[in-house]
Amino acid sequence: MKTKYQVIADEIRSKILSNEFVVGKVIPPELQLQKDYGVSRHTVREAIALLVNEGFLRKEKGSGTYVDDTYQRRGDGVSSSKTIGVITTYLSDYIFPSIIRGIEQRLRENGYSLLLASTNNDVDQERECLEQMLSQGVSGLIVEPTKSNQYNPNLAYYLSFKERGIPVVMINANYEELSVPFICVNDTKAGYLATKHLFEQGHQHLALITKIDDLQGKYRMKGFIKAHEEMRTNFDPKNVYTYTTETKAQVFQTIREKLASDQEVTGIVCYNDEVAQGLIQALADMGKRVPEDYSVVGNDDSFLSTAGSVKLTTLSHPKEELGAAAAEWIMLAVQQEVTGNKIFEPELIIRDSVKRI
Amino acid sequence: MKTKYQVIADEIRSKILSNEFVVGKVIPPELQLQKDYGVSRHTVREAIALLVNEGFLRKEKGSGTYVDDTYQRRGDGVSSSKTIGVITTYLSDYIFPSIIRGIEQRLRENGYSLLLASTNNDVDQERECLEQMLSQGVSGLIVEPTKSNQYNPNLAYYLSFKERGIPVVMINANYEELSVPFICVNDTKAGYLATKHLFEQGHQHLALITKIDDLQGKYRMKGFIKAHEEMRTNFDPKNVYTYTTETKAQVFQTIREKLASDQEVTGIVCYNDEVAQGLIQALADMGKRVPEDYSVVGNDDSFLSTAGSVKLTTLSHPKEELGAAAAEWIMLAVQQEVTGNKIFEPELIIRDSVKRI
DNA sequence: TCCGATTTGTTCGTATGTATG
DNA sequence: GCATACATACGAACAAATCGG
Repeated sequence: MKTKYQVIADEIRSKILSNEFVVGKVIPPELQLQKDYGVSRHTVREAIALLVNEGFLRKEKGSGTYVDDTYQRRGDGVSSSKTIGVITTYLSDYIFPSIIRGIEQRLRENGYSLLLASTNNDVDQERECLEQMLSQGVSGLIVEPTKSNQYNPNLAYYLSFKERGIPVVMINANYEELSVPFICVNDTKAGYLATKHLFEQGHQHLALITKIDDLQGKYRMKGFIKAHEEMRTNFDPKNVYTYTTETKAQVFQTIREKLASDQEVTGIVCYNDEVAQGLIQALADMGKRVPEDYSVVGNDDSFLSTAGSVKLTTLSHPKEELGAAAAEWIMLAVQQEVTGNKIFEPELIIRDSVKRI
Repeated sequence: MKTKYQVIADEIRSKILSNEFVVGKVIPPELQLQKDYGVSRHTVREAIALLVNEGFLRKEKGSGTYVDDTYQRRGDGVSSSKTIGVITTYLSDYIFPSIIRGIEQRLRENGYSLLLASTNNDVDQERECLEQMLSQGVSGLIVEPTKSNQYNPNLAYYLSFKERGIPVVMINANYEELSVPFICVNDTKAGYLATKHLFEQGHQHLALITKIDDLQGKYRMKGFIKAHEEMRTNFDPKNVYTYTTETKAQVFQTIREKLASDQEVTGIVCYNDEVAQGLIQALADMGKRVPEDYSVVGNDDSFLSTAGSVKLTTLSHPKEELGAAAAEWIMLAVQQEVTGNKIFEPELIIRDSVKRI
């Protein structure tokens, strides 16, 4: 269990790292903090003592307690520490290991180190990661946004990086509220190509399963809609099944019920290969086969697309290449100003999960 | 004017330096000092806190306050950087993402950062990684050895860590020349259980495919041999197919040729699930099926064991748990001396790749 | 220049929790 | 189980430095 003074110290540290307590300025006096946190002065002083020891604060008798402006450049003989922080949503799942591999390889080739952390697509954990990166003093940051399609409470931290002149690049998605450069796949096009392919194979009524808490899911849906418009076909919004990180487990149950009572839908566009394989499994449980009964398109060309019993028709994803591009971008950015985004174009990879009708 | 606690601190420091308080021994308890100097306990504690901060004293709850025997060598205040280095052979492949995930999760929970690098099972790259870790000043190191069954030219680097008092722990394997603690799976037992299972299912003549440049492969072979001895069965050394990182691509060709001319072998123990699935594919190419024509046992219970068309009978591997154990070991070791290894016992997981005959 | 309000520094006292041997 | 020793937390008082008016 954390002690009171540790909790208070953590809070103050957070406020420093998110720039609520500005570098070089005083923080509220002990008496004030005592009231704020409802503890004795002694406890406040212990919390402050801890942060002074860590180098975040500096005290001046008679004047106040200040945010120390020297904590960022520590071990400064190696000031060009050549450490790049990487924050992704997941580490071990799906295509992320490949992306990280691409980043690591390219960074090490150039003498940079990689400081790694993951958020599990949870904003609280993202905050922890960002604090860690700030207090470690990385010279650049590669981030895959957490829940990029929802309001993000950690934007202040990203601004902290900007103020400290630490370059940040986003991969796979970006926070639209921030004007941070990003490197990603053209997800709208991916959704569009998947949908168009099903139309071209003679499918008339399509469904979509997409993730809605990140931007990638939103863009892939956009491509799905765009293809419908281009074909001058109306699509039934009821055939769009959305899920979030938290409701992922239930989506297959939902879609299974819907498909059982719907005889029109023959093709299903999936957010990614993982969902596609999950769907194929769910369909198998109700006695339906792919591609005989339903045609399915995945996305990301992950190992899952060829691992299961049905080889998936899917869309390419650069993975290692995207990681390497992010690494190159950030290494350039620590030396000079860099602007502009990089967008990879996906391509259709035809395998066995779509039937011509 | 000097404060009371400064005066007391000075006195205690003198007594340490004049050996009145002997290095490694306890000093009088707070209550005693309180009486000796005629001050409150709080004041005594402040004096002690000062000396702890200077590195002269070390406190142990419930036991006493000791004269720290390490106060002579410091100056690297950055040593409290709370960064742990992790070097693995691979990043994106197979079970490594899960191991790394286990490490990362546990480290971050405790406020540690993870500096990541990979060697691609190449000793030159391993050297680069080790240099990087040394110059970054990590406070602990978790390493998966590169080519642990061959002479390693980087042992000097590992000794450097030891000299600098930076703890190192190995995972999955270890360098037998170094007496470094390790955390791994009982690979001999894994090989033994796999082999024994095939015998128990009525198979008489078995083959083994194993990797020979790392210790895991050697130990798994040891288990294979042990099972034969226990069954009082001679095995034909020709039925042991070995490969290294560099010759991995050709091993399937070799074994295919051998099996075509050998009618006795019915069961094959594989180094891991990846090899097992590769073998199943290679057998399929020559018109043979698993488990109908050949029985196959994998290892590591990776995602590959259930991803392919044949669900593999394999052996369990702790993965995340092993990573978490390594993280916990190293976090403890940066604070105090730790010795001893941790060995996980594998268990047989029966699926569909072995037929009873 | 001085004063008084503010803020941190030092010191005392007391109570309860928790790990160790 | 018990005594010992350190850990956390509350409350109170006065000292010393700073800063604005």
